[in-house]
Amino acid sequence: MITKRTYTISELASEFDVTPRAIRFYESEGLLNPERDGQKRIYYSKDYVLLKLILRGKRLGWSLAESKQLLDLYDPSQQNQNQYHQVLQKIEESRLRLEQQRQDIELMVLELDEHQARIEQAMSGT
Amino acid sequence: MITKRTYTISELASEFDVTPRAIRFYESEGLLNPERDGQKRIYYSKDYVLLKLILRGKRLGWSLAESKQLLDLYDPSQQNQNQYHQVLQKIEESRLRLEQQRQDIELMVLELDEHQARIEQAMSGT
DNA sequence: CTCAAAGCTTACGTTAACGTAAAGGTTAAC
DNA sequence: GTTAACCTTTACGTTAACGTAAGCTTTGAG
Repeated sequence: MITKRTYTISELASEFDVTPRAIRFYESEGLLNPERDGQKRIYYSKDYVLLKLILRGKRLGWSLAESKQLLDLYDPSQQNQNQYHQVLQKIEESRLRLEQQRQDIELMVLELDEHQARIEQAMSGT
Repeated sequence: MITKRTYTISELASEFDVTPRAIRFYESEGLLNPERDGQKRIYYSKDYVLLKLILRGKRLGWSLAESKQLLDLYDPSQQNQNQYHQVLQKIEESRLRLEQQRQDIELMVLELDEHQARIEQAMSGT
C-alpha cells in the first residue's frame, strides 16, 4: 500500500518561498481547498500543483481572481457549472492574453538588446 | 519649419484607453514629465513612447516602480547617476525576469492546448 | 510534566494604483 | 458674455494581496 506524499502548510510555504499566511489567503479566496486532519491543513500533490499554477500566474501579473478562473477550468468538480463551449471560450481568452504578453516580452527584450549594445559601444570608446 | 506633434492629456488618454487621472498619476510617480503651456500639460511623441512602455510593463505585471527603473535606464539625462556596469546589470536582471515570464507563458499555453484537446474529445463523444 | 515549535482563527494595518468628487481657471463657439 | 468642454489641483475613497499581531490549541522532545 502506497501512502501519498503530503505537506504541511509551512513545508509548502518554504518549498515555494511564500508565507503560510499567503497560502491561507489563497484558500480564503477559493483557490485552494486542502483537507484537514482535525484543525490542521493537509496538502497533497494536487494542492502542490495548484499552488505552482497560482504562483506562475502571479509572475505573469494575473490577479488571484483571474487565476481562479483558470484553475476552475481544470477543476472536474466544477465541470457541470461551465459549459463546454464556455470553457473553450475562456481558454481562447487566456491564450490571447498570453499571446499579447509574449509580444510584449519580445519587444522589451529587443529594446534591451539594443540598449545594451549602445552601452557597450559607449564603454569601448572610453 | 516642421512643428512637432503634440497631445493633450485626454488625447493621449483615449489613444491608449486609460484615464487622464492615470496619466497624471504616472507623472506624480516620476514616470512622465510633460512640458507645460501655462497650467496645461503638453505631451510630445517622446511622452507617447514612454506611456506605451509603461502600459506594456503593466501588461506584464510590472509595478510602476519597476517600470520607472527601466525607463530611467533609457533616460540620457539620468545617465550620470547610473554607472555603465550598473546599467548593464539592471538590463541583465530585466532580461532574466522576462526569460522567466517567457517560460511561464510557454507552459501555460501548453497546458491550455492539452486541456482544449481534452474538451474537444469529450465534446465529440456526445 | 512542560515547554517550545507549529498550527489555527480573528482582526486590524499597509501599500499600490488609481477612482471619484469638489472647487476653480481657460477658451472656443454661439 | 455666457455656457460647455476641457483643463487644473487637492483630497479623500477603494480594492487587492497580503503582513502583522494577539490569543488559543496541539504536539513531539526532553
